[in-house]
Amino acid sequence: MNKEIAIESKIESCYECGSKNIVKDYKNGEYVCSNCGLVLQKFYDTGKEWRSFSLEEENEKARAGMPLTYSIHDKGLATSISFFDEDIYGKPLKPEQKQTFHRLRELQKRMRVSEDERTLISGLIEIERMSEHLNLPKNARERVKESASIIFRKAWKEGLIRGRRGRDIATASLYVACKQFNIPKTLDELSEVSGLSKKKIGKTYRHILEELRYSPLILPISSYASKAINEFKKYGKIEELTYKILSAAKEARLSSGRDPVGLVAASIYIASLLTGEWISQGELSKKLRRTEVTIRNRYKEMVRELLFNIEL
DNA sequence: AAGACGAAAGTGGTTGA
DNA sequence: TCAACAACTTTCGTCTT
Repeated sequence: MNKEIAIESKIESCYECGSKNIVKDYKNGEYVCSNCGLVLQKFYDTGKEWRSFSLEEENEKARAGMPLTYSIHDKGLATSISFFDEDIYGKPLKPEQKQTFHRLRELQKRMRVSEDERTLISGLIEIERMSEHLNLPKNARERVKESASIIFRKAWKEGLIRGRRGRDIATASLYVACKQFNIPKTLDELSEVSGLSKKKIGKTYRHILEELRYSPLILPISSYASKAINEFKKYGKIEELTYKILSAAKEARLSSGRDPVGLVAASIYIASLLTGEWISQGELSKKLRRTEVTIRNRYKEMVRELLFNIEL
Protein backbone atom coordinates (compact mmCIF):
# COMPACT_ATOMS: atom_id res chain seq x y z
CA MET A 1 0.00 0.00 0.00
CA ASN A 2 2.85 2.34 0.68
CA LYS A 3 3.60 3.72 -2.72
CA GLU A 4 6.23 6.15 -1.68
CA ILE A 5 9.25 5.24 -3.76
CA ALA A 6 11.29 5.19 -6.88
CA ILE A 7 11.07 8.48 -8.68
CA GLU A 8 12.34 10.35 -5.68
CA SER A 9 15.36 12.43 -6.40
CA LYS A 10 17.00 14.90 -4.15
CA ILE A 11 15.64 18.38 -4.21
CA GLU A 12 17.89 20.81 -2.45
CA SER A 13 15.90 23.99 -2.66
CA CYS A 14 12.80 25.55 -4.10
CA TYR A 15 13.10 26.60 -7.75
CA GLU A 16 11.00 29.60 -7.07
CA CYS A 17 12.13 31.16 -3.86
CA GLY A 18 15.29 29.22 -3.07
CA SER A 19 14.08 28.13 0.32
CA LYS A 20 15.59 24.90 1.62
CA ASN A 21 12.51 23.94 3.53
CA ILE A 22 11.18 21.22 1.30
CA VAL A 23 8.60 19.00 2.90
CA LYS A 24 6.61 15.97 1.91
CA ASP A 25 2.90 16.34 1.55
CA TYR A 26 1.85 12.77 2.09
CA LYS A 27 -1.77 13.36 1.40
CA ASN A 28 -1.11 14.34 -2.16
CA GLY A 29 2.20 12.66 -2.72
CA GLU A 30 4.09 15.79 -3.44
CA TYR A 31 7.16 17.63 -2.36
CA VAL A 32 6.17 21.12 -1.48
CA CYS A 33 8.15 24.19 -0.66
CA SER A 34 7.09 25.07 2.85
CA ASN A 35 7.98 28.68 2.25
CA CYS A 36 6.00 29.51 -0.85
CA GLY A 37 3.83 26.47 -1.41
CA LEU A 38 5.22 25.54 -4.80
CA VAL A 39 4.79 21.90 -5.73
CA LEU A 40 8.20 20.63 -6.68
CA GLN A 41 7.74 16.96 -7.40
CA LYS A 42 5.35 14.08 -7.07
CA PHE A 43 6.61 11.06 -5.22
CA TYR A 44 3.90 8.64 -6.02
CA ASP A 45 1.09 8.51 -8.49
CA THR A 46 -2.01 10.22 -7.26
CA GLY A 47 -4.46 7.88 -8.91
CA LYS A 48 -6.81 5.45 -7.26
CA GLU A 49 -6.41 4.34 -3.71
CA TRP A 50 -4.30 7.00 -2.15
CA ARG A 51 -7.31 8.24 -0.32
CA SER A 52 -7.96 5.01 1.43
CA PHE A 53 -4.96 5.33 3.67
CA SER A 54 -6.24 4.63 7.10
CA LEU A 55 -5.80 6.92 10.00
CA GLU A 56 -3.44 4.41 11.50
CA GLU A 57 -1.17 4.58 8.51
CA GLU A 58 -1.26 8.31 8.70
CA ASN A 59 -0.23 8.05 12.30
CA GLU A 60 2.74 5.94 11.34
CA LYS A 61 3.82 8.47 8.81
CA ALA A 62 3.31 11.35 11.12
CA ARG A 63 5.54 9.76 13.66
CA ALA A 64 8.15 9.35 10.97
CA GLY A 65 8.57 13.08 11.08
CA MET A 66 6.04 15.12 9.20
CA PRO A 67 6.99 18.67 9.91
CA LEU A 68 4.53 20.83 11.73
CA THR A 69 5.38 24.15 10.25
CA TYR A 70 3.05 24.78 7.32
CA SER A 71 0.60 26.79 9.26
CA ILE A 72 3.11 29.38 10.30
CA HIS A 73 3.64 31.66 7.41
CA ASP A 74 7.11 32.85 8.18
CA LYS A 75 9.05 31.36 11.05
CA GLY A 76 6.54 32.45 13.60
CA LEU A 77 6.73 36.12 12.78
CA ALA A 78 3.06 36.32 12.07
CA THR A 79 1.04 38.10 14.65
CA SER A 80 -2.32 36.63 15.41
CA ILE A 81 -4.36 39.57 14.33
CA SER A 82 -7.26 38.45 12.26
CA PHE A 83 -8.25 40.64 9.36
CA PHE A 84 -11.86 40.23 10.27
CA ASP A 85 -13.59 42.07 13.05
CA GLU A 86 -14.28 39.03 15.11
CA ASP A 87 -13.01 37.24 18.14
CA ILE A 88 -11.79 33.67 18.07
CA TYR A 89 -15.30 32.34 18.17
CA GLY A 90 -16.25 34.26 15.07
CA LYS A 91 -18.39 36.65 17.05
CA PRO A 92 -18.27 40.35 16.22
CA LEU A 93 -15.99 42.47 18.37
CA LYS A 94 -17.18 45.20 20.69
CA PRO A 95 -16.58 48.73 19.37
CA GLU A 96 -13.70 49.48 21.73
CA GLN A 97 -12.04 46.19 20.88
CA LYS A 98 -12.54 46.98 17.25
CA GLN A 99 -10.49 50.13 17.68
CA THR A 100 -7.66 48.30 19.33
CA PHE A 101 -7.63 45.69 16.65
CA HIS A 102 -7.76 48.32 14.00
CA ARG A 103 -4.66 49.95 15.44
CA LEU A 104 -2.85 46.64 15.60
CA ARG A 105 -3.77 45.88 12.06
CA GLU A 106 -2.45 49.21 10.91
CA LEU A 107 0.83 48.35 12.58
CA GLN A 108 0.85 45.00 10.91
CA LYS A 109 0.26 46.60 7.55
CA ARG A 110 3.28 48.78 8.01
CA MET A 111 5.54 45.82 8.26
CA ARG A 112 6.94 45.15 4.85
CA VAL A 113 4.51 42.47 3.88
CA SER A 114 2.83 42.59 0.54
CA GLU A 115 -0.91 42.63 0.07
CA ASP A 116 -0.62 39.16 -1.34
CA GLU A 117 1.23 37.82 1.64
CA ARG A 118 -1.27 39.32 4.00
CA THR A 119 -3.95 37.31 2.29
CA LEU A 120 -1.86 34.23 2.91
CA ILE A 121 -1.23 35.09 6.52
CA SER A 122 -4.81 35.85 7.37
CA GLY A 123 -5.95 32.68 5.64
CA LEU A 124 -3.56 30.59 7.70
CA ILE A 125 -4.70 32.33 10.84
CA GLU A 126 -8.28 31.61 9.92
CA ILE A 127 -7.47 27.94 9.40
CA GLU A 128 -5.78 27.87 12.76
CA ARG A 129 -8.77 29.45 14.44
CA MET A 130 -11.34 27.30 12.75
CA SER A 131 -9.55 24.02 13.39
CA GLU A 132 -9.54 24.81 17.07
CA HIS A 133 -13.30 25.17 17.07
CA LEU A 134 -14.21 22.34 14.79
CA ASN A 135 -14.02 19.64 17.45
CA LEU A 136 -11.58 17.58 15.48
CA PRO A 137 -10.38 14.33 17.01
CA LYS A 138 -7.32 15.09 19.11
CA ASN A 139 -5.06 12.67 17.34
CA ALA A 140 -5.75 14.21 13.96
CA ARG A 141 -6.23 17.86 14.68
CA GLU A 142 -2.68 19.02 14.04
CA ARG A 143 -2.40 17.06 10.85
CA VAL A 144 -5.71 18.27 9.50
CA LYS A 145 -4.58 21.78 10.22
CA GLU A 146 -1.29 21.25 8.46
CA SER A 147 -2.99 19.67 5.52
CA ALA A 148 -5.47 22.51 5.22
CA SER A 149 -2.61 24.96 5.37
CA ILE A 150 -0.84 23.19 2.54
CA ILE A 151 -3.95 23.26 0.43
CA PHE A 152 -4.47 26.90 1.17
CA ARG A 153 -0.89 27.70 0.22
CA LYS A 154 -1.33 25.90 -3.05
CA ALA A 155 -4.52 27.74 -3.79
CA TRP A 156 -2.79 30.95 -2.95
CA LYS A 157 0.16 30.06 -5.13
CA GLU A 158 -2.08 29.25 -8.06
CA GLY A 159 -3.93 32.50 -7.76
CA LEU A 160 -7.23 30.90 -6.84
CA ILE A 161 -7.90 33.58 -4.32
CA ARG A 162 -8.01 36.39 -6.82
CA GLY A 163 -11.54 37.64 -6.98
CA ARG A 164 -12.55 35.62 -3.97
CA ARG A 165 -12.43 36.15 -0.28
CA GLY A 166 -9.48 34.53 1.41
CA ARG A 167 -11.76 33.12 4.04
CA ASP A 168 -13.81 31.20 1.48
CA ILE A 169 -10.70 29.43 0.29
CA ALA A 170 -9.46 28.89 3.83
CA THR A 171 -12.71 27.26 4.88
CA ALA A 172 -12.91 25.09 1.81
CA SER A 173 -9.29 24.05 2.34
CA LEU A 174 -10.18 22.87 5.80
CA TYR A 175 -13.11 20.97 4.39
CA VAL A 176 -10.87 19.22 1.89
CA ALA A 177 -8.37 18.42 4.61
CA CYS A 178 -11.05 16.85 6.80
CA LYS A 179 -12.13 14.66 3.96
CA GLN A 180 -8.56 13.63 3.27
CA PHE A 181 -8.32 12.35 6.80
CA ASN A 182 -11.68 10.62 6.58
CA ILE A 183 -13.20 12.94 9.11
CA PRO A 184 -16.81 13.51 8.08
CA LYS A 185 -17.36 17.14 8.95
CA THR A 186 -20.53 18.47 7.40
CA LEU A 187 -20.96 21.71 5.55
CA ASP A 188 -23.15 22.70 8.46
CA GLU A 189 -20.26 22.40 10.87
CA LEU A 190 -17.88 24.25 8.58
CA SER A 191 -20.51 26.88 8.15
CA GLU A 192 -20.74 27.29 11.89
CA VAL A 193 -17.05 27.90 12.49
CA SER A 194 -16.57 30.10 9.46
CA GLY A 195 -19.77 32.07 9.39
CA LEU A 196 -20.05 31.38 5.68
CA SER A 197 -23.03 29.84 3.96
CA LYS A 198 -23.01 26.16 3.09
CA LYS A 199 -23.57 27.09 -0.49
CA LYS A 200 -20.50 29.29 -0.61
CA ILE A 201 -18.28 26.71 1.03
CA GLY A 202 -19.53 23.95 -1.24
CA LYS A 203 -18.92 25.99 -4.33
CA THR A 204 -15.44 27.00 -3.29
CA TYR A 205 -14.72 23.43 -2.33
CA ARG A 206 -15.60 22.20 -5.80
CA HIS A 207 -13.55 24.94 -7.31
CA ILE A 208 -10.51 23.90 -5.30
CA LEU A 209 -10.91 20.26 -6.26
CA GLU A 210 -11.04 21.19 -9.89
CA GLU A 211 -8.26 23.75 -9.98
CA LEU A 212 -5.88 21.80 -7.80
CA ARG A 213 -6.81 18.60 -9.57
CA TYR A 214 -7.70 16.60 -6.54
CA SER A 215 -9.64 13.44 -7.14
CA PRO A 216 -13.17 13.56 -5.81
CA LEU A 217 -13.06 12.95 -2.12
CA ILE A 218 -15.56 10.33 -1.13
CA LEU A 219 -15.48 9.16 2.42
CA PRO A 220 -16.22 5.57 3.30
CA ILE A 221 -19.67 5.32 4.79
CA SER A 222 -18.20 3.77 7.92
CA SER A 223 -16.72 7.16 8.78
CA TYR A 224 -20.18 8.65 8.91
CA ALA A 225 -21.42 5.67 10.87
CA SER A 226 -18.84 5.84 13.61
CA LYS A 227 -19.38 9.54 13.96
CA ALA A 228 -23.13 9.02 14.31
CA ILE A 229 -22.77 6.15 16.74
CA ASN A 230 -20.57 8.30 18.92
CA GLU A 231 -23.34 10.85 19.06
CA PHE A 232 -25.63 8.31 20.64
CA LYS A 233 -23.00 6.66 22.80
CA LYS A 234 -24.46 3.31 21.91
CA TYR A 235 -21.82 0.71 21.50
CA GLY A 236 -21.61 -3.03 21.26
CA LYS A 237 -24.33 -4.97 19.58
CA ILE A 238 -26.16 -2.04 18.07
CA GLU A 239 -22.96 -0.68 16.64
CA GLU A 240 -22.03 -3.99 15.14
CA LEU A 241 -25.45 -4.38 13.58
CA THR A 242 -25.39 -0.93 12.13
CA TYR A 243 -22.23 -1.74 10.21
CA LYS A 244 -23.68 -5.02 9.00
CA ILE A 245 -26.81 -3.34 7.75
CA LEU A 246 -24.81 -0.65 6.02
CA SER A 247 -22.58 -3.05 4.19
CA ALA A 248 -25.57 -5.11 3.15
CA ALA A 249 -27.23 -1.97 1.85
CA LYS A 250 -24.13 -1.12 -0.09
CA GLU A 251 -24.01 -4.62 -1.48
CA ALA A 252 -27.61 -4.32 -2.62
CA ARG A 253 -26.75 -1.05 -4.31
CA LEU A 254 -29.10 0.89 -2.15
CA SER A 255 -26.51 3.50 -1.39
CA SER A 256 -25.51 5.12 -4.63
CA GLY A 257 -26.61 8.67 -4.99
CA ARG A 258 -27.99 8.64 -1.48
CA ASP A 259 -27.05 10.91 1.31
CA PRO A 260 -24.74 8.80 3.52
CA VAL A 261 -26.07 10.34 6.70
CA GLY A 262 -29.59 9.27 5.81
CA LEU A 263 -28.40 5.74 5.21
CA VAL A 264 -26.57 5.69 8.50
CA ALA A 265 -29.59 7.05 10.34
CA ALA A 266 -31.84 4.36 8.89
CA SER A 267 -29.33 1.65 9.70
CA ILE A 268 -29.07 2.76 13.28
CA TYR A 269 -32.84 2.85 13.50
CA ILE A 270 -33.16 -0.72 12.28
CA ALA A 271 -30.35 -1.83 14.53
CA SER A 272 -32.04 -0.18 17.46
CA LEU A 273 -35.28 -2.02 16.74
CA LEU A 274 -33.52 -5.35 16.43
CA THR A 275 -31.47 -5.01 19.57
CA GLY A 276 -34.23 -3.56 21.66
CA GLU A 277 -32.14 -0.49 22.47
CA TRP A 278 -34.76 1.59 20.82
CA ILE A 279 -33.99 5.02 19.41
CA SER A 280 -36.87 7.02 17.96
CA GLN A 281 -36.90 8.42 14.44
CA GLY A 282 -37.39 11.81 16.00
CA GLU A 283 -34.22 11.57 18.05
CA LEU A 284 -32.20 10.31 15.11
CA SER A 285 -33.63 13.06 13.01
CA LYS A 286 -32.67 15.72 15.51
CA LYS A 287 -29.15 14.54 16.23
CA LEU A 288 -28.19 13.65 12.68
CA ARG A 289 -29.97 16.54 11.06
CA ARG A 290 -32.02 14.63 8.55
CA THR A 291 -35.80 14.63 8.46
CA GLU A 292 -37.82 11.72 9.71
CA VAL A 293 -39.21 11.36 6.24
CA THR A 294 -35.80 10.70 4.79
CA ILE A 295 -34.95 8.25 7.53
CA ARG A 296 -38.24 6.45 6.90
CA ASN A 297 -37.68 6.26 3.19
CA ARG A 298 -34.22 4.74 3.61
CA TYR A 299 -35.41 2.39 6.27
CA LYS A 300 -38.34 1.16 4.23
CA GLU A 301 -36.09 0.49 1.26
CA MET A 302 -33.72 -1.43 3.45
CA VAL A 303 -36.41 -3.51 5.07
CA ARG A 304 -37.92 -4.27 1.71
CA GLU A 305 -34.70 -5.11 -0.09
CA LEU A 306 -32.39 -6.73 2.33
CA LEU A 307 -33.30 -7.14 5.91
CA PHE A 308 -33.62 -10.88 5.58
CA ASN A 309 -30.07 -11.21 4.39
CA ILE A 310 -28.66 -9.93 7.59
CA GLU A 311 -27.55 -12.54 10.03
CA LEU A 312 -28.47 -11.73 13.56
C1' DA B 1 -49.15 12.80 24.25
C1' DA B 2 -45.53 10.64 21.63
C1' DG B 3 -44.16 8.14 17.81
C1' DA B 4 -44.74 6.49 13.24
C1' DC B 5 -46.62 6.89 8.63
C1' DG B 6 -47.14 8.89 4.08
C1' DA B 7 -49.10 12.42 0.76
C1' DA B 8 -48.22 16.77 -1.31
C1' DA B 9 -45.74 20.69 -2.34
C1' DG B 10 -41.28 23.10 -2.20
C1' DT B 11 -35.95 23.56 -2.52
C1' DG B 12 -31.35 23.41 -4.57
C1' DG B 13 -28.30 20.85 -7.42
C1' DT B 14 -27.32 18.10 -11.68
C1' DT B 15 -27.83 16.82 -16.41
C1' DG B 16 -28.60 17.04 -21.07
C1' DA B 17 -30.68 19.18 -25.18
C1' DT C 1 -29.96 28.74 -20.87
C1' DC C 2 -33.77 26.12 -19.77
C1' DA C 3 -36.49 22.11 -18.57
C1' DA C 4 -36.66 17.67 -16.55
C1' DC C 5 -35.13 15.06 -12.80
C1' DA C 6 -33.60 12.86 -8.29
C1' DA C 7 -32.91 13.42 -3.56
C1' DC C 8 -34.23 15.66 0.30
C1' DT C 9 -37.13 18.94 3.24
C1' DT C 10 -41.33 21.00 5.20
C1' DT C 11 -45.77 20.62 6.51
C1' DC C 12 -49.64 18.38 7.87
C1' DG C 13 -53.48 15.01 8.62
C1' DT C 14 -54.05 10.31 10.32
C1' DC C 15 -53.32 6.20 12.85
C1' DT C 16 -51.39 3.47 16.86
C1' DT C 17 -49.70 2.72 21.42
